[in-house]
Amino acid sequence: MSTFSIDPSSPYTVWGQVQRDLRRRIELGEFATGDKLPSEIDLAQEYGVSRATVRRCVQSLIGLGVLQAKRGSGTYVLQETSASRVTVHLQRPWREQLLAAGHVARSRLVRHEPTHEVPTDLLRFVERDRPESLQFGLHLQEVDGRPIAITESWSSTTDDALASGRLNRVPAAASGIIRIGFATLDQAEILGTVEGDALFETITCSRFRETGALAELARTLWVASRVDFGYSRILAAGQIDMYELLAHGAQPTHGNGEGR
Amino acid sequence: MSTFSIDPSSPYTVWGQVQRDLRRRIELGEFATGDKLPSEIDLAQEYGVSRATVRRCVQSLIGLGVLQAKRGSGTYVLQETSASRVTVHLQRPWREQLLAAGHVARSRLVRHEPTHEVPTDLLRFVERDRPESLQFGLHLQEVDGRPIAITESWSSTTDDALASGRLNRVPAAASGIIRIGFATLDQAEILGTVEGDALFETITCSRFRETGALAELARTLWVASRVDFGYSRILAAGQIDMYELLAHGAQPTHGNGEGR
DNA sequence: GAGTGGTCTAGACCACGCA
DNA sequence: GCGTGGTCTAGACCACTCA
Repeated sequence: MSTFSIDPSSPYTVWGQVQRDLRRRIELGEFATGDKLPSEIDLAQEYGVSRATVRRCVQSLIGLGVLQAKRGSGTYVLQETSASRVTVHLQRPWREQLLAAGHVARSRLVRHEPTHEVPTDLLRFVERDRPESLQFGLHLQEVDGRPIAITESWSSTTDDALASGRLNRVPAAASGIIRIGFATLDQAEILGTVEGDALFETITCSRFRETGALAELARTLWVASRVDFGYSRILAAGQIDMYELLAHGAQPTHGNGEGR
Repeated sequence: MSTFSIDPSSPYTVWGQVQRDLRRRIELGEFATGDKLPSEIDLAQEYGVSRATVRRCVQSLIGLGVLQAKRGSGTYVLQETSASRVTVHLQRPWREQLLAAGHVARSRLVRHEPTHEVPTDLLRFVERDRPESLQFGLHLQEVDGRPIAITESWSSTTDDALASGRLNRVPAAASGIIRIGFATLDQAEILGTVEGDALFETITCSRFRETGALAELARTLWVASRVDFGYSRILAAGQIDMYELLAHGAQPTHGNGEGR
């Protein structure tokens, strides 16, 4: 039992105080990895706050990958091991990295259409050649049996690489963008998360070096609580210092230091 | 007045339906950029839902950078112009890019301490040399007068670059990581956002190439609704295809296509 | 001082899991 | 069938902005 109590006169919000205390209890081992947390109603009673307040704090810890909710069952403390969070280097084919690091990385074709228009909001990324119609594929990406991302791709290749799921060939030049997104209901169901959960959205446009023609346009939505991205900065002309943490196999854990 | 009404039997959540309709109305010009939205109470009455539901949807649009809330005043539609969202290429010094793109990019020193321990949760990033004590600096990064990020840095340099705010020298090798975070109360106040708002957390570790010694360890927290990151993938040995959208000056807008 | 967004409460119903 | 998380409601109080 914790001696912690909410200070309503604190400049911190109530849910922030509860979150901080919950993290502390998890870090101190009161709730070990894999353990089931008390129910939201019990936590609300324990802290003397409403369930909505407990919920807000639990949701933020889920977003950080500390907790995992299972509807109808309970909320569980996630393992801090490799399974809970993977690191993907942006500048290399991501599946190769994970396989090399000992993960089981699968790409499962969910839908495939031989021709498909590029959605209008992605057209700005392929301004040079206004593709008419490309092969469309929708892939679910799983790491160690856990859904981690959805990829929509529009590909100009005529081979069967797309249909067979071998998406990780390196075509040529590739450039991309990362932004934030939030899961729709459909996306949440596929990814095993909840509507409104934070997602990383990466949009990658790759071209064949010889012709400059579009090879593939892909949009991938990553569950933000399950992935970190690594990158390297250019040093001198053409020199890259590969992300060393990957080589060391270090797995970053959660938290900003501030406890949030 | 919209003829839209909530369908409670829809598989979509109520707040998802409201959000979709609000986006539609904004895109159709009913609420132009800079316009003030009806108050949350009015929207709740109009849609026939509770204020909490309206709020959840408005918050998600704020998170995507579509809306901006001003306490005591109202909620406003953000311009889709350069001011609302900036693109930062991860592999280059970010301020130089923004200045080159015509932005006003300032780095303001908020706090500075001549010696400061590296926080324990960052030690894993500098495993090679276990730094004793480094110069600490806390910077607020502003673009076009708008706060966009906070940088905490631990620097081994003895010059006064840190104190003078010139943090964007390129030291040597640099590698980094991106993950998701959520604003604490303090961070939210500095950044002009709200507690729990989504942040990108980038941790960058740079070293001097000659010695491999630590040059600087920095953690930057970016307001996710105000920034996109660009990156390029390695092609052949040492070759980089610079992110073309930056050169074109294209400014990506919001949305995942799915309308969320 | 009226109106606004930010936070919190108390209660309700549902779909799902699991024994 | 009970307990759980997921969603939504109705109402309250506060700090803040602005006329």
